[in-house]
Amino acid sequence: MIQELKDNYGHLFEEGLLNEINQVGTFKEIPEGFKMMEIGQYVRAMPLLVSGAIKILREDGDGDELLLYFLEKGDTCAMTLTCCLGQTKSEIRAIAETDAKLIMIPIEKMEEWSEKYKSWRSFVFESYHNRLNEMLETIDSIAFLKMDERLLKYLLEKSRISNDKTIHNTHQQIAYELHTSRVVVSRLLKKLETLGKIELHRNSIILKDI
Amino acid sequence: MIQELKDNYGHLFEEGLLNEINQVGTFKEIPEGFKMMEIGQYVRAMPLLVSGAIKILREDGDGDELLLYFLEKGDTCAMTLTCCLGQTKSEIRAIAETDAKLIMIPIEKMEEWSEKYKSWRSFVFESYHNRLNEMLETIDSIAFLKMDERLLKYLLEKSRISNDKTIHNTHQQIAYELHTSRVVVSRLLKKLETLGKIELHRNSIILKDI
DNA sequence: CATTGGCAGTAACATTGGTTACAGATTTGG
DNA sequence: CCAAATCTGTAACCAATGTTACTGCCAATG
Repeated sequence: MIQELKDNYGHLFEEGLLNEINQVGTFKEIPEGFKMMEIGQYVRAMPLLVSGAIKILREDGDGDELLLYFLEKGDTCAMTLTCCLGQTKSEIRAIAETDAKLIMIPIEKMEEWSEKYKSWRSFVFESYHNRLNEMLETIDSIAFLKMDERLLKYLLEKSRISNDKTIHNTHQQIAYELHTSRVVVSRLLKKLETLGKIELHRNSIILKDI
Repeated sequence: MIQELKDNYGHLFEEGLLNEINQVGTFKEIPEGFKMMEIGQYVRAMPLLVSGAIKILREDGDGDELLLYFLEKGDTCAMTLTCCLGQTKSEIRAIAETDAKLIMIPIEKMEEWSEKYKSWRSFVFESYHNRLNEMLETIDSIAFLKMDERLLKYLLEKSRISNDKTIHNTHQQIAYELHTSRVVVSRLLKKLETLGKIELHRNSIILKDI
């Protein structure tokens, strides 16, 4: 494990902390689609993402979903942080967007390291900061953008995350994550294709000219 | 100052920390409508709210506003926290919703107290936690509710914050904060009045039967 | 290779919310 | 007290999005 830890967090954490993480952290590999966290569930450990991407989703009472943001390498789940500390239930769902590797930290260490290591405090604060900004981004999108702009933004983000010009998704899946209907997504995608921005295939969309 | 500090934070912070706050914090009273923070501005101090309410607003490039949430007594501004630590610009606007009193903490103390006082760490983490949850609430409203439900929720929140069944606002102001148009607000308010939920007057709305 | 199920395209329609325009009421300021 | 500004109500219309329904296409499977 020490190698992936060094590669991703070596520049962030001091030596002592890296050693502690190495000792108490457990390495974990999860496959694409794996549900890491469900709404209402309690959290027992804090994940440090070393590779891959995790999507964070919100759901209302009627089962309507909405994609909030993605976590990437070097990120941790701020929601989990607060859940750990407050012993509250998760407000969100987390699903592996790609295959991913992580290091799980037992929650008892959270408080201990916060006192002991400045770099840990900085990391935690920084994580919160990033997550709040991601949430603002999300709010901007929902509140200020039209569905076609949101869709395009979504496709670009998806492509960036997976480092692939081709997005492997059905229209229905996209509709869930944007909280709209399949028909609307099909309609707007067709318009984007007409504009030459994308190419549509069964189960996949290729980004062009962007 | 010591009295308002004790009343609001006495149960949260240990004695030593309270003393330090008392020494380095400066007391401040601000009137309703006072703009405490503008988008793009740098942050020099961290506010602890001891009375009143602050509204936090987001704006897009075209000047369209959106109310994110309110801060109340005992709260602090998590956005400010991250700005202090990261030395980044504010992403939001903060305006006093009512007359308010606060204690301003110089940002240098942030890191120092985070190391020294467990209760300070807890407070900061808790603040982040609360703010993330407020943001989730906001996202839920925008994403999952129709405008009439959002409007009603807004009125209730507004009433709760000011502890007053009467909301002193024009339809135009409400429209700004919900990011819609005056005509739409008037239309929906009229519907709510017909349903017997509110009573409309010039410059004010009275909540009934809720 | 025939059947089944999932996926995408499209039309027709309904609903929500945004826009424009104007009128009447009330307040404010000179 | 009069003129101007502000606030609200309302109608008519438009644009964006959501819904229903049906079609053909493709892929997997026995």
